[in-house]
Amino acid sequence: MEPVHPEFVPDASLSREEMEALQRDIAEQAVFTDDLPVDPESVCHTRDAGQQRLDETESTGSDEPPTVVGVDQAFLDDDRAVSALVAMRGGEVVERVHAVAPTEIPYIPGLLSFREGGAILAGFRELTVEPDLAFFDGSGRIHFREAGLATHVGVTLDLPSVGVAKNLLCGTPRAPTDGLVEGDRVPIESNQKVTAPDGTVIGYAVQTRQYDSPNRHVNPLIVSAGHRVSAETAADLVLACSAGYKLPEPTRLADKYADEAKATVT
DNA sequence: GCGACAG
DNA sequence: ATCTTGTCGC
Repeated sequence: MEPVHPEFVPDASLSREEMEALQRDIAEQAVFTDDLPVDPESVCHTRDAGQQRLDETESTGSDEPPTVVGVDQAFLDDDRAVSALVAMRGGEVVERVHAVAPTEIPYIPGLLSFREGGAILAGFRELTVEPDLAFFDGSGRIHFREAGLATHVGVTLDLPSVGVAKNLLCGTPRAPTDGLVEGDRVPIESNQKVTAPDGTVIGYAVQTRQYDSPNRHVNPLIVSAGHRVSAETAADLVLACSAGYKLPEPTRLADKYADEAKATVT
């Protein structure tokens, strides 16, 4: 698929000020409320043949499960990134594509999409299936200007998106995020470093997996809305797509595929 | 000057 | 993100 908003395609040649200005424009276009064709309850559930046939018989139109894409990146060297996309439908992988693109700028907190966005959009250009939702590795609305990687790419493609990060970029957890039980979530509120009004819930710390004994423990994922999804639904979707691992399946498989693709490319 | 930060 | 074997604990 191609960008719906070419003017938002990340341009690494912009000055830092211009990049930040673009992020403010993107945040204005971003929709942080639900506007997606995906039901959190049945997103990643595999349906048996009997159920599939029953559904097709009872409805007039096509009601196949939504297509969810997991996106992740790996690096070949300091100036080339590999983006890996794994598309899933009804709990099964339906397509895997990858693309290589130059990383024109170094990693700068808050400007990640300008470093990795090019490779990601190149990956989407290779994608054949029509995605209904995408999970990105990084933040969405949990960002200084409410335009993290997931929001930037989501708005550019006008694709419902969710940001799944392993660490908190900014914002303040409303309560301690340790010692959570699987399924738990703690709101992340905006503070003075975020453009949103103080106290706005910009995301959630989501415990997708946890050990039961007091020794080892798993840190929660930091989930935020990318585009056309609310913070609550973003958390629901991540939990719904998690299957015994810390990362939701689409992301976990994209992670693995990124390494495979990296080993393949020269 | 202090603080501080996705991948 | 990346460099990387063994190893601690379920």
